[in-house]
Amino acid sequence: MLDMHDTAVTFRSLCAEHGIAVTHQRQVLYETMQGMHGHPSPEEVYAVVKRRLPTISLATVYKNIHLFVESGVFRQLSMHHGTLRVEMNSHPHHHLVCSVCKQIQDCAPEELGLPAYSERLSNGFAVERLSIDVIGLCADCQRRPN
Amino acid sequence: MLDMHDTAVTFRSLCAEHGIAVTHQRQVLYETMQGMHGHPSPEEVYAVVKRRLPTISLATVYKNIHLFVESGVFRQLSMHHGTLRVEMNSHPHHHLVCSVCKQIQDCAPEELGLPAYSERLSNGFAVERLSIDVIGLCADCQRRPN
DNA sequence: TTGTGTGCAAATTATTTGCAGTTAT
DNA sequence: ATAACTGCAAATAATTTGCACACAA
Repeated sequence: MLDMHDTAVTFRSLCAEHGIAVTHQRQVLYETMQGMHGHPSPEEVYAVVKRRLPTISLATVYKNIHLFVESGVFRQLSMHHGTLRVEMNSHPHHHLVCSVCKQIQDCAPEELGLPAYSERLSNGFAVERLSIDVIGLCADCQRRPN
Repeated sequence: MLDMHDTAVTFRSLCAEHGIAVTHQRQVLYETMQGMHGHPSPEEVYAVVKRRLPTISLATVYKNIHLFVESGVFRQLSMHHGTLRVEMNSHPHHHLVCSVCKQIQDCAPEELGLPAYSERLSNGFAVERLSIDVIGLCADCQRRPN
C-alpha cells in the first residue's frame, strides 16, 4: 500500500512527465480519487474532495479529471457518454471506438473472435448480451499529424 | 428487403404487442430510423425525420426513441451515456451493466473468458484495449417485483 | 515574471417535463 | 368518450467557457 508521502512523490513525477503544474487542489484531487472505488462521476468526486477542500469548484474538478484522463493517470469508462446512441445494425457485432476522434465503427465478430460466456454468473447476474468496445486508434487518426 | 407496406404491417404488430398507439409521427419516425445506419443520436434522427414531418418536435422524437428502446424495437448502444465515469479499478476487468437499474459492477476476466484479439485489424484500426460490457439483470433486479 | 491554474458566474448542450390542444381506439 | 399522444415552452442536468485574480516554475 502506498502511504501519503509515496502518493505525493508518484503524483509529482506524473505531473513532471506530462508537463503540468503541481498545485494543491490537483494534489488533493488526485489523492482523493485514488481513495475512491467503483466508477465515480465528476459530481461524486466533487462531493468527496470538497470535504478536504471546501472552496474547490466543480469546474476545477472537471478540468482536472479531463487532464488526468488525457494524461493516462485515470481511465474513462464511459467512452460514448454525452448523448444517447441508437444501434441501427441488428446483426451481432462489436464496436471499434477511436480513442482520439471517438468515432464508432461496427466490426464483425469473426474479426475479433467471440468470447465464451456463461448465461448466469456466480454473483447472480443474468447475462443478456455482451457489448464489446474495442478501444484504439482508427486508421485516420493514426496518420493525422496531431 | 421490406417494402413500405410490409414495414407498416410490422410496425402495427409491434405497437399491438407493446400496447402503444399507432400514430402518424410514430410510424414515420420508425420508418425513418429503419432507413438510417450507424449510431444516430436523437438530434440526428430529428434532423432526418423533419424532412418528412416538418412540424415534429424534438421532444416527440426523444419520447418515441425511449419508447422504442424500452419495447425492444431498437437497441441503445450507449449504456452509460449521460455522465462521465472514471474507472478506479486498475486491474484488467469487464463490466456488468444492469439493463434495468444501470448499475455497473466489475467482473474478473476469469469469470467470462478473455476474447482473443489481434493488435491491428484489417481495416487499419489499432487496438489499444477491449472494453467489454456484459448487459443483463443484476441479482436485485431479478427478484424485484417490477 | 510569466504562463498556468483556480473560482465564479454565465453560457451551452442534452434531455425532460408540464400543459393545453389533438388523435387513436 | 377517454386515454394516449403531440408540440411548445420552460425546466433541469451535465458540462464548458470567459475572465479576473492567485500561484507555481
